[in-house]
Amino acid sequence: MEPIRDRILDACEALIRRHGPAKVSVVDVARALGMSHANLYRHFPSKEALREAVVERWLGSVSTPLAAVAQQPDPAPERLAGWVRALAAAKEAKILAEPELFAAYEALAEAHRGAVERHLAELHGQLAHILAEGVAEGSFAGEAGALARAVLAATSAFHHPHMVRTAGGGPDRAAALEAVLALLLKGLRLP
Amino acid sequence: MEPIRDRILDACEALIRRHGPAKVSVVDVARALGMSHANLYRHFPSKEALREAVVERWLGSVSTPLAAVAQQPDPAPERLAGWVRALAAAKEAKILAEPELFAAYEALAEAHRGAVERHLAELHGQLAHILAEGVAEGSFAGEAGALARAVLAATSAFHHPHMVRTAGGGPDRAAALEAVLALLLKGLRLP
DNA sequence: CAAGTGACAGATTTTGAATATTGTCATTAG
DNA sequence: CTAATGACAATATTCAAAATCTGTCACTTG
Repeated sequence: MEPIRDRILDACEALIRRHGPAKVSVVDVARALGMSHANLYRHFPSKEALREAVVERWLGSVSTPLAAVAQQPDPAPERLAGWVRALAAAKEAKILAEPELFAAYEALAEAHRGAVERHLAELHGQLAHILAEGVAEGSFAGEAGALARAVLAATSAFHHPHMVRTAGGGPDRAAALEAVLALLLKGLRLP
Repeated sequence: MEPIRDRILDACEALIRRHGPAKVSVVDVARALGMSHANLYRHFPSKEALREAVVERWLGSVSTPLAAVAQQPDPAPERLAGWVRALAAAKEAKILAEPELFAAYEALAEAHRGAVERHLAELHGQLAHILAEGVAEGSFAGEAGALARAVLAATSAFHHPHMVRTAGGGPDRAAALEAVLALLLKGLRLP
């Protein structure tokens, strides 16, 4: 039997999937689990905390698979390109497949920056790891942490939730990402 | 006497400034001008068309001054950096001056993708002009149009309304723009 | 005592009838 | 013929009353 906390998150996520984030009340989640809503407050201090936990788990499903990409044995330049492509593809797929959950994430991101900041810090860490190895092996020039921030900023059009959602997919978009990646990879090489 | 079309736009913009875009009706605009609302429909086919015209004029106040920067006699690399800095500074200045008006325009712009597309096309044209001269004088390598799209995408964190508004200014932000610009300028040089 | 509950107060959301708005048109005024 | 208008139908928005929701607590249950 799954821990109660995870079963609550599962039920909440399923309801958000089906009815959209605005229509899901704590009472609904409790009813789906056959318990009183008061009991839910034994496991989460508030509705906001519950929703944030759902979002955090969902963000983890983006950043966790990326960690494997960041550890691959390729040379740093190819690894960096692969990592950015994987990040952009993951966000795009999530948004197209689960617009309701994504709306919940965006709404929470406005109110509570916490989950998002942790997610961004995780992404920055992975990217800095690739860049540090690139600097060590002589492919890149600069300070890995600063370069990671610059690469994240320069590719935000392809992974920032709001940008991905309003842009909508398409082949032009993939081509644009390749063009930006080509510029960045040339810019990262030693002078 | 200003043309009637401009006086209507002025009145509409003033009301949006004072009350926000959601609270401005066609009747309000007509009353501010001392005419019947029916007469407004002689000059604009719909309320949406009127609001789009307001947005378009506002976007023009960003892109028109930039045209001068794009024509300066500097070498292409410095001109490109100056142009991007000017674009980012213009957006940031507008948000600092009147954050709630900026939010109003962002909401309107989301609803009127057409006006935004034209604005982006104008910016793309200016940037492609700089890049084409850079290619001609041997500073840059590639096709100007494609490079312009890549540079716009890679700097969108610093000029896209939503990114500028949610990020909030600060010295870190200026440093981040410089880091991205440095990467891009190195990437644009001949291989 | 660990897990859970019903009842409750205060805040929020829904609902539907009253009001306002959009867009059209026949008509007026010059 | 042009600029403008009042009256109007259809749609959208407000607002207050009713319903629902969030979060707490004293209390049961095993």
